[in-house]
Amino acid sequence: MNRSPKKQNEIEERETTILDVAARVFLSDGYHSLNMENIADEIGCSKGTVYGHFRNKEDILMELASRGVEKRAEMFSQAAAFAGRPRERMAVLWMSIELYVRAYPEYFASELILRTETLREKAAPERQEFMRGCENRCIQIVAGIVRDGVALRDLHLPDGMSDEELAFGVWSLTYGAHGLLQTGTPMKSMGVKNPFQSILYNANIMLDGVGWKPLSTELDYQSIQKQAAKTLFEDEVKLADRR
Amino acid sequence: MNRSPKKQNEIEERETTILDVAARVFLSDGYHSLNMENIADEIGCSKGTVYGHFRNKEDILMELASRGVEKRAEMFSQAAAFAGRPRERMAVLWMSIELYVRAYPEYFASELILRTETLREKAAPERQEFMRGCENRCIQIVAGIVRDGVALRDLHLPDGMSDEELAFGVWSLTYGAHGLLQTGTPMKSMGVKNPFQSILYNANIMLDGVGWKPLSTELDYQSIQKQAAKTLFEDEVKLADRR
DNA sequence: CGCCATTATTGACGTTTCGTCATTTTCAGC
DNA sequence: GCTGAAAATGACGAAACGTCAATAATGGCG
Repeated sequence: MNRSPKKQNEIEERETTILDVAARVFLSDGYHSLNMENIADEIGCSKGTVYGHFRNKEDILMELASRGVEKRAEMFSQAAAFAGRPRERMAVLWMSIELYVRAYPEYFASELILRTETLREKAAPERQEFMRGCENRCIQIVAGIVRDGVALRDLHLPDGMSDEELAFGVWSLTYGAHGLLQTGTPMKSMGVKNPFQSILYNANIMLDGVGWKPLSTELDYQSIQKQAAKTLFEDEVKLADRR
Repeated sequence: MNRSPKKQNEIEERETTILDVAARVFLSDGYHSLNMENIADEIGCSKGTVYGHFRNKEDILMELASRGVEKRAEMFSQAAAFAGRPRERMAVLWMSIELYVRAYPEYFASELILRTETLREKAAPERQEFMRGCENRCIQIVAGIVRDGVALRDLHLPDGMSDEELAFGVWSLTYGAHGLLQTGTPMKSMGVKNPFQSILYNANIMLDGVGWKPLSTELDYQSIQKQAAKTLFEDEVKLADRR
């Protein structure tokens, strides 16, 4: 006996429902409020059925995080394909991170909590593997833009520094900043009035630091970013504004 | 009847013991293996006694994190007091972060997991408050160095950017990088062969980006850092090497 | 249709951890 | 030794975990 397409579909749909419910609960009530039994109750099936889809809550979070990183990889690709010089493409990519974090906070929160390795390793190995792949893809896209910039002689890397290493720095800056923001750290009281703005400024500073032309003094990256947001990431802009 | 000094002492000692045990368990076996009952067993007292000291495991982690941030604030102070120009002091401060992360991984791991707000808020409010204070102190020290640099005209902040905003960027870069490293993300396979080195390079790039003199091309910050490590942070260097 | 074989679903169960609190123990001071 | 305050204990109920034998649903087939 085979699984009918109808049944197949039902199962896939349920998986989506589980993830939706989990995302909502996790975002609003946090890690400890997220549990398999509640999810089951809420979608009207039994605990065992939920366990049929995911081995535990970390596994659910890993799936959410994976979808997030996948989505981000997609946004990165679009940003990297922006018509313009490498540094402009990098600027657009930065902006895409902000949009990602604001449009999909449940994904980003999942990513963040899974930074803790002992939580991460509870998820199914395949899911861990998949996640790593997506993360890799993201950093490779960033490194690719750096490579293009170097090839066009728009920037020179310091001696002994690779494309990936600069990409690592760029990534650390934005990731760290958004991570710090995510938590209740009261940036504003610390003198950072507009954190998102601040991140973009700092990112520009960083690229000016390797002399990546056109420098931030020579080109208005902010308006390029605004423009690109509208054309490339209409959906995310809407989502981000709604949150 | 009053508490005798002897008893007082015993209680304080036990608090330390609890933290030691918790730090060890958390670092080696992770969040879920850390629980009040095991701690009690291991130090030979009852669960209730442990609960007398901390309201739950997040509270213990918060205390560990606080001690960490306190320690870091102390290291930052020393770095900031280094005899040299502001940018040299900043370079020393950076190195101190690396030493901190490597010498006290249990503290840093506690900090990281408490980035998740719903975990953080389970700790006692006083502890949360204390932690915030320490974090604030750290960023203020960084901002102070920026301020000195500006005052000496070693750098000019871009229009509309405050000391704290640059400090936020600097902090994000290093924090994000160390956070990414902490997890199993295989940086090496991504082309980042020496991550710690890489962080320092990127940090230099960032300060070059605001034209902070002397530029990294004009002064060998790495040897200043090495030198300072030996004189200012002897203990941490030893600890870091042992890990 | 009715039966079978297979797959999906269920929820009771044993286990673990949580956090509380009534009870017992300890001990300084008299 | 007695006493009363402070400290320590561990039994307890609640909650979540993850499993698995039993039950239900379903598609294929005569």
